[in-house]
Amino acid sequence: MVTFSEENYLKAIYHLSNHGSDSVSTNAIAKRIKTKASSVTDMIKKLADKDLANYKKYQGVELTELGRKTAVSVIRKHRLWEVFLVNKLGFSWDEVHEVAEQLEHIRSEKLTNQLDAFLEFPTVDPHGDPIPDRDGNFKKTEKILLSQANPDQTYICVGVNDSSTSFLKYLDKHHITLGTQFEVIAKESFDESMVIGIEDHQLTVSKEVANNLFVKTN
Amino acid sequence: MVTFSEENYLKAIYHLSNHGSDSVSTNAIAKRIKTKASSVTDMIKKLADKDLANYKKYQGVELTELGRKTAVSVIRKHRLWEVFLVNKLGFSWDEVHEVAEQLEHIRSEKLTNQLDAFLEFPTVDPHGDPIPDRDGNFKKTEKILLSQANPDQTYICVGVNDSSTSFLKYLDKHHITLGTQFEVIAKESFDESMVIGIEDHQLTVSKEVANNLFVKTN
DNA sequence: ATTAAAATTTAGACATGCCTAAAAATATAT
DNA sequence: ATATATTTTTAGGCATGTCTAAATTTTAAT
Repeated sequence: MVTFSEENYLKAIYHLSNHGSDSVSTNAIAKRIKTKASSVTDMIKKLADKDLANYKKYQGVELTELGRKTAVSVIRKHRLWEVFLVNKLGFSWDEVHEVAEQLEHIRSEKLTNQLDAFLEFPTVDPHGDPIPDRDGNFKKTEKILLSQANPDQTYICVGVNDSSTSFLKYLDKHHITLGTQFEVIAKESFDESMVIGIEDHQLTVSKEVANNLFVKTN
Repeated sequence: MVTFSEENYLKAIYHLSNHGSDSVSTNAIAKRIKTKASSVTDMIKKLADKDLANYKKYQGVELTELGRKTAVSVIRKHRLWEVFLVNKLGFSWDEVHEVAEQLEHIRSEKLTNQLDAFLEFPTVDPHGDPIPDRDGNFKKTEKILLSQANPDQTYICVGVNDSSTSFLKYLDKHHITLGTQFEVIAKESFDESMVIGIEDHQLTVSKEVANNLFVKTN
């Protein structure tokens, strides 16, 4: 039996370790989970006891295959619920995260798989992140950061990096949402701001914005 | 902040106290929650500290208005999720309870109310129990036990008393489900069994069954 | 009205998951 | 290479929610 808290740690380690392959530091986890390093050490030991992670003192943690699978399952649930909230219940982009954080811990294989079917097997969530299928297989995203995009090309917005409420509100204000098309017009090398053309108007975005918005080529 | 565990106790007390009006004994709660009496005593004190219940040593507990409201809110969520699971995800009658026990604790007013709207404001759950609206108001059920029903009258099945898996499976086997219409043909006073007519055939049900099936007059 | 039985509460323990403060190990700088 | 800073771990404590065993109160019986 994996507890809610353990699931949260597994998820954090997964995200910090580049899909579960690399080793992750105690401090990195503490920062992400907003907890203290000593608490992380405690939990890491429990994960190791349950064969969810490999741990050598002072050397960081690595997920085991079991830990990776468990993390992916939680991520699958999180993203499916996000799709449900947005597509079926009319939640907006910036409201889903907190609720999905709760729903991702509901334990029922049948629930997860029926929900998946009900949503018609979505492959990406409302932030553009891929949803693992029931076997844990991801479709790799070809998304890049807007800051990496080339001038004179057309892109589609597929997600955000930082999903803080303030950033999502910024996007809403400028009518940028999942699926919005735009063209990169120019990149200012001085401050790394970018000019993009959306529909009939132009918009200048700062490097902070460009580093937080994922796009894919059309 | 009310914890999951506290919510479970509030729900139990609510059900045992005839909608929150009467006082409930420690043992009754322990039996329902499948925990020990000493644990119940501990929890009751916490509920009293939070003004969710009134408690006098050795005299049982009573919900406060706040406690009653909180319990009703949990029950509302439980029953809405049951409707969702059956109507949208194709769960059967006997599979929903365990999952709904988890989902009822998800904290989001918006989620609950949007789900309610998505389900088109259902007034009863798949077991025939009424669903409180967002203000906590119930529509009183006029359901009675089959054992109380009169011969030569037509009834509709609206719920079950005992929702154990074995009983629900029995009903499935005999094609009795929510909304099934039938006529009471006879009641045998010797063993209190009843003969009912469903569609084109007759079925004899024992007193145990008749005491577990809720019906309403057509 | 006593006594026996049942219900309830208290006392003390344990697991989980978090914390602070101090110690130990590792990394960095000169 | 040695001192300093940073990271990580340990030690000990706290809240939640559970338990067992013992003490207390209430209820039922004679």
